[in-house]
Amino acid sequence: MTRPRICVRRRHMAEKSQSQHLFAAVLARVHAVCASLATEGGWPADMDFSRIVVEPPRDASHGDMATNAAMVLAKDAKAKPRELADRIAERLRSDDLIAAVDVAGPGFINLSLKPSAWVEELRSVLGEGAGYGRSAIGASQKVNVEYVSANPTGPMHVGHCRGAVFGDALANLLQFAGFDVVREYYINDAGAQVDVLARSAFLRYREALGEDIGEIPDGLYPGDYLKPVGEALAREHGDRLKAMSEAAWLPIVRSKAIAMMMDEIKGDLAALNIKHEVFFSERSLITDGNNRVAETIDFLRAKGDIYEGSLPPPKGKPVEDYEDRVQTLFRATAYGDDVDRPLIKSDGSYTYFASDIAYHKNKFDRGFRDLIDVWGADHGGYIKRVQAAIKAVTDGKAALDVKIVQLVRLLRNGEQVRMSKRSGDFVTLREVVDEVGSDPVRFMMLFRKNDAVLDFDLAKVIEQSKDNAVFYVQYGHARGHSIFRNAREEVVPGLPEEAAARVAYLAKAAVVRLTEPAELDLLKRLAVYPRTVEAAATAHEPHRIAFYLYDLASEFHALWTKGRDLPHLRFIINHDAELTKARLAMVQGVVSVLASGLAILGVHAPTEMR
RNA sequence: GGCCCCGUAGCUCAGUUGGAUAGAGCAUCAGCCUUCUAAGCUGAGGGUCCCUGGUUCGAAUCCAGGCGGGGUCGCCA
Repeated sequence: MTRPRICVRRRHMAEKSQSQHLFAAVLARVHAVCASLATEGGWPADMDFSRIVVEPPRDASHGDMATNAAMVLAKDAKAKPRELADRIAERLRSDDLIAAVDVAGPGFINLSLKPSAWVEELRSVLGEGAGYGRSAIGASQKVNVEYVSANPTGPMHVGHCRGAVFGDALANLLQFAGFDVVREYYINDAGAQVDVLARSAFLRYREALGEDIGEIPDGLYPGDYLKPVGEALAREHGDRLKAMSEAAWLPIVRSKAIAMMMDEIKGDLAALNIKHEVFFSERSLITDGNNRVAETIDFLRAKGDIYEGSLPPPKGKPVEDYEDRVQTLFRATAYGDDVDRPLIKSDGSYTYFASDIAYHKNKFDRGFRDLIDVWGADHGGYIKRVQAAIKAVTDGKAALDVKIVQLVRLLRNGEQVRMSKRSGDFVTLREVVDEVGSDPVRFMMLFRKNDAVLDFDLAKVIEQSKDNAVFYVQYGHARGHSIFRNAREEVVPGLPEEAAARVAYLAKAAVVRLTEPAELDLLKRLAVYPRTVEAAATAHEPHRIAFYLYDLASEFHALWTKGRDLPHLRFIINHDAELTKARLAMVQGVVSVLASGLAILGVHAPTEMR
C-alpha cells in the first residue's frame, strides 16, 4: 500500500519537529554536517538525505545512537563508506550533545551522548507534561478513520471488539502525531438485511400487542434484543401498523429498529470508551435529496470505467444457480483489481460495492485524502476492488489504507469459549466487557499486531501478576504514585498531590544528580517515546505503543527492585532530599509517559491498585 | 485453480519500514531474595528467522518460485 508522499511538505515538517526530541535533534546535526561536507566536496545537488536515520542501535554496547549516513551517501559522494564515516565523525565530535563518536562495521557512526543530554531530555518531559511525545508529522492533514461499522441488526458481539479497539487507538495515535482525525462509522442501513430486521421487529411488535407469534421463522433474527423494539412500536403506534400493508409499515418499523439498534451499539461502544464523531448512513446516499450512487456511476461512466458485459463464472466451488448475464460492471482491472465488479444486482438495486464507491467518493469530497478503513479478516478479498474504485473516483489523489484485524479466539483458562448453536445467542461485546472490564480488553487487543490472530483469555487478563501485561503496565503507573505518597511522608513533605503542580515542583529538581547507569538507561528509554509515537503513527500500528509501554514499565520495575539489594539506588533517600527530588523527577517522567501512552491506547492509568 | 494474510527459541510473540553477534515473556536449569506497594531478582542453556534463488556495501525484512497453515472467490453486507 503506497501512501501519498508529499516530499516538500514532509521535509519542512521534519525540520520543524527537529527540536522536539533528542533523536530528531541529533539527526538535524548529522544533516547539518553532511550539508556542509556536500558544499565543500561538491556533491551532487540533488543528493537524497532522506534515507539518513538516527536510531538506537540494537546492541547497547555500540553507544546511544547510530547513524547510517556514511553508508547511505557513500555512492553519490563517490567515497568509501568508512572514509566518509570518519569525516562525518570528526565533525560530530565537537558537538555539545555528544561525548564520543566512533566508526564501526561497514561504516556505522556510533554516538554516545553526554549524560547531560539525557537529563535535559527529562526536563523536556517534565516541561511538556502530557504533551511530551506529541508530534507535528501529521501536519494537521485530515485523516478519516472508519471502524466498527457493524450492521445495525443487533448488539455488537465479541468479533467486533478488536476492530473497534484497534480503530479507536489508531485514531488516538494519529491525533497525537498531529493529524486532523475524524472517527467515522458507516451504518449499513440500506441492504436487504435491514428489511429482515424490520420484519423481525414487526413480529415482536405483534407479540407486544399480545399475539402469540410462536417460533421465529428461519431467515428472521430470533434474538430477544428485538423485544424492546416491538414494545416501543406498540407504545407509539398502538395497533395501527397491523392494519397497514407491509410496504406501508416496513419503512416505519425499519427506521425505528435501526435507531434503537444504533443506540444499543453506541452504548456498547461507550462501555469500551469509544466514541465516533460521524455516523454516516448508507441509505442517505440515495435518499438525501440526490442519488449519489447514481451520480458516482455516471461520473465513472463518463471516464469510461463502466461498461455492460458479462463475467466469467467464479472459480472455486461452483455456484448453484449460476446464470450468465450481462450486467453493469466497473472496470476494476484497469486499476489493479483481478476482475471487473458488478454494480447493479439482477433486481435492479445497487450492489453493496456500488454504494461503497459512492461513500468513499463522499469522503474524498469532504476533503479527506488520507483514508483508513478497519475491517475484519473475512473482508480481505474486498480490499483491491475498493482501492481500485478510489483510485478511479479520485484520480489517484486519495489513498486508502485498509487495516485488517485478524480473528480473536475467546478462551477461559485455556479452553475455547464456544458460542451456542442456537442462533441469536452469541457472546456479546457487552458480556465480555462486563466480565473483565474495558482496560484489559483494550490493552490485550492492542498487545499484538493487527494482522496476527489473537488468543484472548477471560481468566488470565484479570490476573494481577507479572504474566498479565495490562496489570504490569498499569501497576507501573500506580507504583510511581505510591512512591510519591511515601516520599511526601518521609522526605519531601512539600510534594504536591495534584499532577500539574507536582510536575512543576519536580521540574525544578537537581536532575544532574541522576548519574547511576541504571537511571540513565531509564531516561534513555523515556527519550525514545516521541520516536516510537512517530514510527507507530506512520506505520498505522498502535501495537508499538503497547509494546513500548511494556518495556518501559519493565525497566522501571526492575530499577525499583534493585533498590531492595542496593539501598543507594532507592528512589527515596532519607538523608538526601535533593537526590530524592531528582529521582522523583525521573519517576514523574516515567509516570507521565506511561499515562500518555495509556491514553493513546484508551486504557486508564490508575494511581493505586486496590 | 486465482487473490490476500501468516510462517522467527519447546510455547506465546516482538523485531525501530534494509543495519552490526536476531530479542522479550513463559517453560527448563543454577544461584540469590522476603521489599520505598503487593509483579520476586540475577544469570545460563536454547535458532536452518519454512525452503531455494535473486537484488546490494548489508536481507528475518525487498523481489521471484516453491512448501505448510488460514481467509476469500458474480447478483451477501
